[in-house]
Amino acid sequence: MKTQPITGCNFESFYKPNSVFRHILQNEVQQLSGMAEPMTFKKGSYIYHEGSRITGCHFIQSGIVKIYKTGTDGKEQIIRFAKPGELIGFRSVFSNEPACTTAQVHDDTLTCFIPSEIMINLVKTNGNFALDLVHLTCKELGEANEYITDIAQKTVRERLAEILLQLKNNFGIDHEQFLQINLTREEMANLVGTATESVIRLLSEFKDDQIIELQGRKIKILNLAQLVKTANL
Amino acid sequence: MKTQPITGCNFESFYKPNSVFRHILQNEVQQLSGMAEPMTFKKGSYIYHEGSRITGCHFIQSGIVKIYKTGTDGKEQIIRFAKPGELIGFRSVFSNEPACTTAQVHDDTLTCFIPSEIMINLVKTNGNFALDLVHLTCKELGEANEYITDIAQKTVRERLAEILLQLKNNFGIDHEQFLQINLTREEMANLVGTATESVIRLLSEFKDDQIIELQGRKIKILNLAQLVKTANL
DNA sequence: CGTGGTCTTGATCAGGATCAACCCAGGTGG
DNA sequence: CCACCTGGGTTGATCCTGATCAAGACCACG
Repeated sequence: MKTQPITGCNFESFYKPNSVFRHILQNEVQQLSGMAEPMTFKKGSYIYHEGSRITGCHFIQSGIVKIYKTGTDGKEQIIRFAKPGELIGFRSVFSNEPACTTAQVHDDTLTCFIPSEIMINLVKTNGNFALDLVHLTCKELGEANEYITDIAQKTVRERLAEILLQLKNNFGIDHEQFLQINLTREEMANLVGTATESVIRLLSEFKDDQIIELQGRKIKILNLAQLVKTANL
Repeated sequence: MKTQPITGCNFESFYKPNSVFRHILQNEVQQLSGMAEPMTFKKGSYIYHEGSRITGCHFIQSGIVKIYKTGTDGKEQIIRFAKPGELIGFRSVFSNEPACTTAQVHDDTLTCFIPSEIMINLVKTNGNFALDLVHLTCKELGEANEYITDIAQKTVRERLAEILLQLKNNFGIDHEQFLQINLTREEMANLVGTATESVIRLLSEFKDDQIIELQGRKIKILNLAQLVKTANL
């Protein structure tokens, strides 16, 4: 006789204020608890690969996941870093296409895996959930359009400043005021859409201008106003 | 006593194979016909402006609409050209934010205007429609991510070639093989994300290389294979 | 210790942006 | 009817941002 797994998914996180799943009903959770399953991933491992068919979404419980595309020359373009409470992989599930991005674990991650059929069924039968999901995709679409404009029109300097602000907003700062997320210079470059050397040079310029402080990969924002001005929003 | 407008929206177009509205039910059309209204727009006029609140979506019946964002320095970044059968404005309706783009009429346009409440209600009550809408937004999201990668990593030459291919696929060619849509050089530049002069120079290079033929604004693709190669997909 | 990954700095190069003229066609109004 | 204007389109010259190449420095770790 098969025993229950000791821990299933933690459904409490589904009901947090900004969660896409906040309007899920009790009976739907029942259904979910039978089909959804917790999965753990080590830093550096892959949750899914660009071009592969995927069978469901992952709702991130803890950790950070890097979502990126690989350009024709093999260079990675980071689309975003996803954090707990965010849903990844849904784009491919609903557009019914192979994954258009790769999801790689940046910090050890725990997800709740939800099979495609469940997701699709939820959209069909729970209007409020459908609305929340449309809301989410539309918001991401707006951000993507914003980024297209930025990358097409702004200088690398402006974009780097903007990214630093975003990282602060999305991942917060620790007790010493350092950004919680730390990226390699190369990752910063792949997020900004520039060369590693350019990021290094600009970061040290920012440091010289007393806008930021650097301690290895850790970054502290010293002069927020100046950084905002540099970002030219 | 108020008379019926002579022509309401043409709902036949709602049921075409790739329409988001293809799963709308009979009774919902009844409801729609009371609330949706046909609107005509002249070339150059605006359907909505970036930053303004909008009260519904437009389902394009005929014409072409330019969707663009304005960068901090006032330069327009064209996101896409929308054609008959496409829905515009839904992003703002569902994300519940002001419009993040401007929609300007490129060729005289007829739309069917659908108020936000109707759209939201449809998502809530018609699961298949909700699914189609999510499908649509996810597809656009994938395209946006694709474009971010392109613009960050490819040369202007490659992007211009790619845009020409897209324009051919999306708007087709006329009996003389010219692209159906014709844009000013500046619009091409704002679509590719480069300067007008660069577009002009590259187009004449393409012409010298026998890849395309130019007749004013009209463009004919002579060597598709070479253009695909140039796009480096 | 050696070795591989990351970070840094300097030198050089090139893709494109910008600036400046000029052409051309199609209005418009005196 | 013509002078003028305006909005594209084109071409050439120049400049500059940022990519690329090359060489070390600085770890962290087996």
